[in-house]
Amino acid sequence: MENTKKVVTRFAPSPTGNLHSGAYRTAIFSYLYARKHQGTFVLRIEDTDKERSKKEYEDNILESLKWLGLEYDVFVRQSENVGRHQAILEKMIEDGHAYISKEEAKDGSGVIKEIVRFKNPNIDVTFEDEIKGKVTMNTTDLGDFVIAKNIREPLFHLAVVVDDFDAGITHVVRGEDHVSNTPRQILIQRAIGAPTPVYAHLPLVLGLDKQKLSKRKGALAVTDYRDLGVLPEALLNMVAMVGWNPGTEQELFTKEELVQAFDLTKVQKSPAVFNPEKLNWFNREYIKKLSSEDFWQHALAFVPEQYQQSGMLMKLETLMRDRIEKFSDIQTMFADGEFEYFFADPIVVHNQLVWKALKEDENGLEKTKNYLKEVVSLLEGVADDQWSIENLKTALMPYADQEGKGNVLWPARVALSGKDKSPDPFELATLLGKETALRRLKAVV
RNA sequence: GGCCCUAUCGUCUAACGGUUAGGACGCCGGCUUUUCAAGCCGUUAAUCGGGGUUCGAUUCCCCGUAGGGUCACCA
Repeated sequence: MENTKKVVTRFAPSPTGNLHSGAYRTAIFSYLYARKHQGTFVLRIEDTDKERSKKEYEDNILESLKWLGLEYDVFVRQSENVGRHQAILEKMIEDGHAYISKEEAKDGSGVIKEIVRFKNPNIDVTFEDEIKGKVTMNTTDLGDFVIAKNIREPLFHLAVVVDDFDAGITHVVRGEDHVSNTPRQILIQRAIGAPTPVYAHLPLVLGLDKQKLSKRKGALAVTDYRDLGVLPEALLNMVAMVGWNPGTEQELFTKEELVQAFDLTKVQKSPAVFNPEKLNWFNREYIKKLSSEDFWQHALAFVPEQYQQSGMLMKLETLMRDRIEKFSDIQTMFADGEFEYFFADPIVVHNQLVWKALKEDENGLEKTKNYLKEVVSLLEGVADDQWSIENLKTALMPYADQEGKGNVLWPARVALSGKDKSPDPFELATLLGKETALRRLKAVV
């Protein structure tokens, strides 16, 4: 009976900040589990804290889930259920499971309020956790904990239990920080006749400093990664592998493959450090797979406006693909002048032209000039329609081998780029075109 | 401090009690017909400590130690 029940999971963030830290990992695991079992994935915005909840954060959560590809089947705001909460509260009071307590407000204002407390039976509560195994806690020191600010304003524990009950949640996947909340929620379930769902408490995600990720520590929101030019499939893949692994050596997973492979019981029990380097690696892997069209769709936003229409830009695709780990790197590279020489002739410093082996030679500059002259004449011999990397190599390499590759190739490359570091001269000359390449070479000579 | 959880390379991790403790990222080195990037190959690197149980513990038990979570009229 229990086994045949349809799986319903939920992700229940409070809209008090952007979706970040380990929170989206919880969303991912909840989602994967639901999909894996052909179940339902519920998104519930827990907005009962009116002071801290903000619409913009709710928007950010929605945006983030959409970007990651975590589509939900049911959407609900907790605030819509206050009627239900109140009804349950009244029933609990009637049944003696809760009572109204007149107490002075904790804010020191001296106001007497009618808060609702749960009548704690003070017993041991044991629950089975999919990840942690059996957990037992004594609830005595919890006292008669507060479950509502007043009959109309339910608090977290009451709201969660009632909403999970009403939504038919079968599996509660949430962060480890909720483990100690579980016994009191089970107590409430028993009081209102709700079944206890299966729990799966995920170990925390830590930063490089081994501390819990937090906004203050610079933990990035999902939308921050998006804005940095990280691909959603890369983030999804990366985060899914933090604290979980399929037990095989496969690392690259599509969302569908993750759904197939996912298994709560293989989730790690100990906290895991989120390693940004590994995310970069994932992102590079996914950038490699992008079609040319998709590549530019992501890349263009990071190209300075004056170059966006340039015919040269499109030729730089492979170069960029090999050199970036996230798309915003393109912006940085332009800012650092790493692509400038593709769009304008560089200023070449003569000393820079001399290969290191000739630096000590007093005739080094003169020799280099002669090498370049020969390069020019060899390249002029390559027909316009034969101007390709392969043909340029064929034309130049015998001479370079004869005179010393560095002696010839280094100055040729510097003449074309004006840089100590750049792609090789064959690739450069090909990208620049015969006319531009020869113009630059001659200018230097 | 009480309660709860955890402990394998720097990081993410694999290993039905028997493996030269495996893989990945990073680092480092080499090769890729000049530099850089990419690519390929390779090296370095771990079972927290102490007791048990066992013919044999990374694996099971206990104690320490360390780390984390939580103890709201937040969620």
